[in-house]
Amino acid sequence: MTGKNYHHGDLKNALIAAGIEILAKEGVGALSLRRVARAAGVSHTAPYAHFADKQALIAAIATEGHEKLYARMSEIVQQHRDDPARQLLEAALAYMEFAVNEPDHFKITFSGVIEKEKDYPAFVEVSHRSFQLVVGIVEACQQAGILPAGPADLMAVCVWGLLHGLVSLVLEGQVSHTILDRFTLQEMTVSALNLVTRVRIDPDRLCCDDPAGR
Amino acid sequence: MTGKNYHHGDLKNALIAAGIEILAKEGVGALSLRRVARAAGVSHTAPYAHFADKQALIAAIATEGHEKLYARMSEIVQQHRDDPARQLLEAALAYMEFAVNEPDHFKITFSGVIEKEKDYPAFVEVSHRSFQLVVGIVEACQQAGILPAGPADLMAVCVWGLLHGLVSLVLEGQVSHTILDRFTLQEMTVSALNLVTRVRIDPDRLCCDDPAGR
DNA sequence: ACCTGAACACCGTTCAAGT
DNA sequence: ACCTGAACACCGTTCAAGT
Repeated sequence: MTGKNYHHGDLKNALIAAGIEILAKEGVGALSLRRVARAAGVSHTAPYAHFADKQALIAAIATEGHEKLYARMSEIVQQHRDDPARQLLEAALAYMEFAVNEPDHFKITFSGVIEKEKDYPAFVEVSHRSFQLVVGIVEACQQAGILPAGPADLMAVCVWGLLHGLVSLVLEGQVSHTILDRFTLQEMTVSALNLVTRVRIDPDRLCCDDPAGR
Repeated sequence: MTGKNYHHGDLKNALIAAGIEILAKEGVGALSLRRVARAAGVSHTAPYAHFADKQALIAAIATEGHEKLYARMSEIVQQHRDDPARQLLEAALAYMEFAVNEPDHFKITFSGVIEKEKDYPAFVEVSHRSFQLVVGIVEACQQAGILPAGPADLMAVCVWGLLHGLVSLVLEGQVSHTILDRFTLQEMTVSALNLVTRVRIDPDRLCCDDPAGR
């Protein structure tokens, strides 16, 4: 019915999907407006009917990435209703999985929308929503004595930063192979969370750390 | 004497310097081989006499960034010979300062050299040297009971990741202004290190954390 | 509203040629 | 060895025009 043209208002989403696919198949270096238009079967100026410029398409792709992560994380919070340590671990692993499975989409999601001049309200909205979810997990962990007391939002930024930096260094090839060969990303994640929490997190079992232990 | 041409073997360094200056003044988006050549006063093909391609120039700029950071950090280690907590804090702040003062050079340094095919031995060498310095600080902190026991290299990656992620999120505009207005980057850094260490780090004074404290 | 084609100023890279 | 100029295939973006 629709054939090869998009006179139905779905070109916008088709362009976003094409962009994400290009990121997956050819990487961030291959993401151009012209390339995306070609993949969607329209002329190279057609995207300008739906996006002000390349930045705007990138913002839409980044928004999609944030949305995906939010969906996954809120699912996790639901599943482990009164087990904040497990929420923290699972959410962390979900973050890492996104990064490892779709590295270029992940990169664009967290470092593609900077140009301070422009606002992308949809992006800012999901981004805030996601962050509040993390703040909620942190607060629950604080109440359970798993994380130390203190401003929950500041602590959430630190925990998020910890995971973000860890996986970014791995994706960017900054972590040497003598380390990558000995430890999986999951082991690094658990180790990082163990640095931060007062409870030794173990994927299967959670046991209290000796409070006087050295 | 030298005039406007570089028949003296210093065009290579002139190009690197020009690139760093462009990063500082116009940002990573303005860094092109042609632009760098123009800034150095040579034709747009001259750089190919010294760099195989754009990636190679970026690698050289990244190497320069790593070198700078290494110099600063080893200075810090010298200055605080038997105060590992202070070494950790000062090195962390030096990392953050580099990121904040030269954000685009920082970004290129840690995310510009990925293409797996090619090797940039000079980059790998400084990168390793820098990392070993951090491992040394971590080991000293472990012996002083400031960081928990465990593989020092793994822990170094986690601490490095913590700082890297924190400052990256801030640089990329991912941390909301409701947080940035209340906390400085230095406060976030100290807070992050406090999450990780067993000693409360204070820029001026260092006092032991109550080992039984909750 | 939604899309096209020509046009412009920019890229990275190659190549034959000049000193 | 070191540099130049023309050339090619790609960009992002604009604009007049078509339905």
